Amino acid sequence: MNLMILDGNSIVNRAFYGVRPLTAPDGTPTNAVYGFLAILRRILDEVKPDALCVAFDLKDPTFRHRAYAGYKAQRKPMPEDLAAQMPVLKEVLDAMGIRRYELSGYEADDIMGTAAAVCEKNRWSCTVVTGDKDSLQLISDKTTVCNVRTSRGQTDTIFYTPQRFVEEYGFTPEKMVDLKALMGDSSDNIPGVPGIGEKTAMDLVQRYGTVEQIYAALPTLEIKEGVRKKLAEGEESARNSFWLATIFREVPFDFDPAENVWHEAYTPALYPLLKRLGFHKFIEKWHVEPGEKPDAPKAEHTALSHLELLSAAETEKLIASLDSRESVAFVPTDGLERIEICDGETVYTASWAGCGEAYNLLLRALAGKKIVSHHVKDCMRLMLDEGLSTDGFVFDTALAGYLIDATDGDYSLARLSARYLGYECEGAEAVWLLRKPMEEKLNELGMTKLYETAELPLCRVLAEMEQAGFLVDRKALYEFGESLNSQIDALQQSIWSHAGHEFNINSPKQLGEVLFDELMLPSGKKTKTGWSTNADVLEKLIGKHDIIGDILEYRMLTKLKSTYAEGLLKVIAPDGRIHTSFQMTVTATGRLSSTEPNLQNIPIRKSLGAQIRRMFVPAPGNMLVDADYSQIELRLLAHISGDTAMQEAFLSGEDFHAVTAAKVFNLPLEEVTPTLRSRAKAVNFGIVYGISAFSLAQDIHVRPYEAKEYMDAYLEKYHGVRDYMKNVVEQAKADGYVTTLYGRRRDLPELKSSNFNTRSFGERVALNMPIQGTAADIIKLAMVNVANRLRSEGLKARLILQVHDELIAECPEEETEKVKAILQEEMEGAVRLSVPLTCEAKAGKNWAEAH
DNA sequence: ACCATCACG
DNA sequence: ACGTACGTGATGGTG
Repeated sequence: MNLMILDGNSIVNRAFYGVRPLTAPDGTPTNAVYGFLAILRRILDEVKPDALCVAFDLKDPTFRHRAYAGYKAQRKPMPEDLAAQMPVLKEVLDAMGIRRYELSGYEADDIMGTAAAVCEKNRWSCTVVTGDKDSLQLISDKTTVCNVRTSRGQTDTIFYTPQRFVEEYGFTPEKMVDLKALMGDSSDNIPGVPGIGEKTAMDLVQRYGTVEQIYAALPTLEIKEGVRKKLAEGEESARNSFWLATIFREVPFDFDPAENVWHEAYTPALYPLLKRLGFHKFIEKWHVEPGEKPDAPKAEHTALSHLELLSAAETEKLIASLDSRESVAFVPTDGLERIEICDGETVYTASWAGCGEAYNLLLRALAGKKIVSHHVKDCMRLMLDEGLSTDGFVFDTALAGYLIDATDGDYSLARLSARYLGYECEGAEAVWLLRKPMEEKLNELGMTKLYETAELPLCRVLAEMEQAGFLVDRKALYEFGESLNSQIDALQQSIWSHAGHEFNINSPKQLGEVLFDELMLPSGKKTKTGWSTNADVLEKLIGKHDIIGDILEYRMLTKLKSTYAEGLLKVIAPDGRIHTSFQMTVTATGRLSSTEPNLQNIPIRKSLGAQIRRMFVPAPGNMLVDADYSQIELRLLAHISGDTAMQEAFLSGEDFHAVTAAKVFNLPLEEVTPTLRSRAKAVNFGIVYGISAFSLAQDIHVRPYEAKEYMDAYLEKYHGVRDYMKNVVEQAKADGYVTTLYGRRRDLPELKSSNFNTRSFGERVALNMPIQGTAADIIKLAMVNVANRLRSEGLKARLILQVHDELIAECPEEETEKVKAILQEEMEGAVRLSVPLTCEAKAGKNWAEAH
């Protein structure tokens, strides 16, 4: 029999910091409870225990406080948002029928230690689940400790058996107390030995064992004299710390594992409780049944009646009644095969099958209304295909959801309704009901203008771009792909003969084995699930073995063949054109993305790959016009940071990277070599991403200290950038989010994380998002303006592609000059910055030529 | 479904 | 001491 006991406080803490802010429909925070339940579910599935309980700390002082005044004296108070969730969590556990243990005077660790001891006596095995390392001392043959970590919503579990622990730490689990006695634990206010850190403490315990043993042999230990001195001076602290760190395993309470036997049978209280919290996912996944109580919220909103239109007469009646309606909610399914309409009173379902000829009339009548919908761009695409007007769309629930929280990723109506209405509903009804609360939220967050001037108008522009598509020279693309075959075959043979046998070169696993196990190539770097074989690693091995060059070339050619030649051929539509889909609700920064196929990553950097762009062509008699912003992100950095030196560099009209090199390397502009310029360029880009000296060094192949000198010199010369970097991170920490110039927003819960890496990531994002996001805002505005200009000037030209800082239009040859001018004017004129925002437009008979 | 890799800005 | 650049999507391999 197995008992699982959870450390309630530490798990809830992990959950709180690891799960992004989340609220119940009534607005109270729920992320910690949600995360706790997600972790519990995960562990239950892995362990499948017979019995289950949770231990909690109380606020009261414990026996440790009474004995040792400094203990947790300055313990940080629990954040308010977390404290508020503790009673809710306990309520949920009670409703699930899971026992809780909390005892005045003892910590959760002591309760768990005692429970584990009882289990061992009663021939039960025990799994202790916790978010911190304190309980590792409890590991034994019968007791496993499961360490839970969360980052970015992902939960990881490590199950420590004695063997696993020894592998990782190099000593047996009971010596965990000795380790902590030496190194201390700031979060628990265990002082340890002053001056001894984790590394030294690990080494001491590994080599000499317990605190007792270390002090018994102190004069003879083979350690640095400084360490010996620190140990001698800190002996009393070490002994006090040992006592504080020891889990007390004889807590006086009656614990019987058999009383905690648990099945997944819930009390009737659970359903309404999960409903109140908005945890629909758990209700579904855990098959929680409503019990006797009817579901109040569901009942409340059934005020809208539903009607399926099954005749032309009914349809015509609806069309007539629409006259008196100003706006309607509209949700198509299956293309335009079936639609749902909500006028605020009734939800209508209509289809070709049910309405007959009147269906067309209905669609036309709808097109004249103000329409609220979900994923408006996609609706417009359907309407354009039917030759219907797209002028009516006034609100998009998905787009609103995205602007409100760009990192959520789920903008389904089920999710949005749960979040903004407090219950789940679907279709046109959900869209109708969501409009008001979402409009209010957008307004509250200051994004109404961005929504109305950029995002919503862009829907039409993108729908037309998707519909237009990009013409491809199918024959040339096919031949290009075929032309790669012989070389790929030759490389495959060569690689196999170098290896001495055949293997799948496309398998990183097999390739890694060949290179690093069989051919014994040096410094097989980086491992996670095996050897790393990426281009960075391989490039360092060039010259060590002829196989390396072959592999790099093989990789390049097979990429071109599979992703670009074959991949693109598969998606050429009957009209000979490729119609990508632009995603408006995907990226965290406000950029678009492109799928099926992705036309935003067509090769250009290497000459062979760039050939692909020759196959993207205008229709006969037409031209391609390509315009791209020059260094828009760095110009935005200059503008947003207010750095005058950087602004002057752009105003001077000189080569910005060269000017930067001159500053960083303290040279006259004329003496900047191409190498220095490219290094400065790397620093420029690195700064925008919040790079470290280490990574810059990797990128430009210099030593880290040298990279650090470059960065220091850079921030010295551009000290406004240094101030900006500091301020933007501070502000983000205070606010919990960052914004672009136009108010687009990204929440940054990572900045609150106790995990160094997570927090550092948050800091880099805080630096980067305002810049990348503002650039995205600007090109979106430019696209709307370009499309308006092309239309108002009566041109046949149309936009066909956007690649983040680049717009591509196709136009009749005679419009070329006009279109070039319009693109340049509208792109440059989309915003006035403190530096010029320049844009270069070129025309050509294929994409490579126009760029 | 997830990882590793590589294509782009 | 940590672990090491922001944002994407498609592909092939693997379990």
